[in-house]
Amino acid sequence: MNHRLTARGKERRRQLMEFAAARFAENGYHPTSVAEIVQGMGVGKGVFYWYFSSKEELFLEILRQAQHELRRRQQQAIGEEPDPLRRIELGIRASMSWLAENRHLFTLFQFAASEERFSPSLRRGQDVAVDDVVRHVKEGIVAGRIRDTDPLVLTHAVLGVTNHLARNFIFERGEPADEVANAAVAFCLEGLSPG
Amino acid sequence: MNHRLTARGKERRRQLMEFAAARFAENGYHPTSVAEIVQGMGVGKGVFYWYFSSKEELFLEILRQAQHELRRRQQQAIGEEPDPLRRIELGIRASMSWLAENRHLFTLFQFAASEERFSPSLRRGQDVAVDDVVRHVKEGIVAGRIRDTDPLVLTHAVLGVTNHLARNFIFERGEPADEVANAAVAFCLEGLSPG
DNA sequence: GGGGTTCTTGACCGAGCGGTCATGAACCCC
DNA sequence: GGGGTTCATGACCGCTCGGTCAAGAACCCC
Repeated sequence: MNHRLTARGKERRRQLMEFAAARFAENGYHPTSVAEIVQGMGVGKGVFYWYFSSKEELFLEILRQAQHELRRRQQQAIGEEPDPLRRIELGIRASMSWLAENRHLFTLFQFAASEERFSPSLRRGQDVAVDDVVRHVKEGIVAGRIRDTDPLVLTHAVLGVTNHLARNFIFERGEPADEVANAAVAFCLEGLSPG
Repeated sequence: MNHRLTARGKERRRQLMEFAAARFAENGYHPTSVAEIVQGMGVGKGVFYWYFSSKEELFLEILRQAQHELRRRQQQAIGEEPDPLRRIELGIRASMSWLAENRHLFTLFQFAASEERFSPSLRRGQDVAVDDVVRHVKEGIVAGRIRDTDPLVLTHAVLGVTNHLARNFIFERGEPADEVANAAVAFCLEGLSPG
């Protein structure tokens, strides 16, 4: 748990997290036992408790890291873009492509949101990403390019569209991420209204 | 399980479902044991297995009924309204107020979506509601009142906005359902764009 | 009030869980 | 090659879980 890890150790830990995340997403967190994880990795049980102090801690770690990666990807995509509306668009596109590549982690987000044990941790991470978007929205409002309403509301609306479309069209229908991203961007900009 | 139930029996069954739904939402489905449910109701374990053949069946039944209620509420709100855009709006408002009164059931929807055992059943119910909205959207497109894009995409975008705003503003911030509904409707109509 | 049906009890079961630990292998630096 | 650290084993523990069942209470209709 609180050990100094060698390069070998860190790699082992990473593999455990990756494998466990896949099992959790496929089978559910509770139905997936520690025994199942270590058997799947072909190691003894002690290995698990060498790297993690509990099953719960492992899950929280997976969550934390996934949120971190997603945010990095967003920031990387946005770069130095000056236009706030375009920043929002780039964020949506980055999220879509990350979600397409990591659908199993999205499932874990969903599970975490449904269990009080994990939802606070999820919230904390998501608030960071929300703040990013809120900043762009505020800028857009000041520039008169975005409707003058509560920026937090607009931000969550954008997130809602992005996540829901990702789930229904990328995950369940296997549509390409960039097409779904196009649709999400269009909806966020204009809603249902024609031109 | 497959018994003829008297009025008394049906009431008992209803109470069990209600109590279990509350516990599932608060504690999670897996962490809530059958023993905990029957103790909370002050009855013996046999009662549970008289009314339900398994914990899983109970959960599916709760899910089914919740989806049924939500849909009924939507259809009731829409009534005979002729304007398709207005029908969509009324649907959003009805969903918001139902969600505000049944946030625990929304939590169960979320959990169900995260576990493969339950998500098919959830999907089936949601597809019905989706079809309703798709019909309104198509009408709106024909009338030239809605952007001419894949109606299914537009529908899911509307659902995404509604659910996400409900969760973040009604559940987590306790804002009044009708105000959140206003925001959702506005976003769905115009998106981010000003006027 | 007899007899069939509906409902209730709670001790009990086998299985599986998360987590521990004594023991030792592998590795690394001197 | 000795000695400290890191990593690995898997039998084992206490416990709780979902589910069963023999027994009987409550209810209902004739």
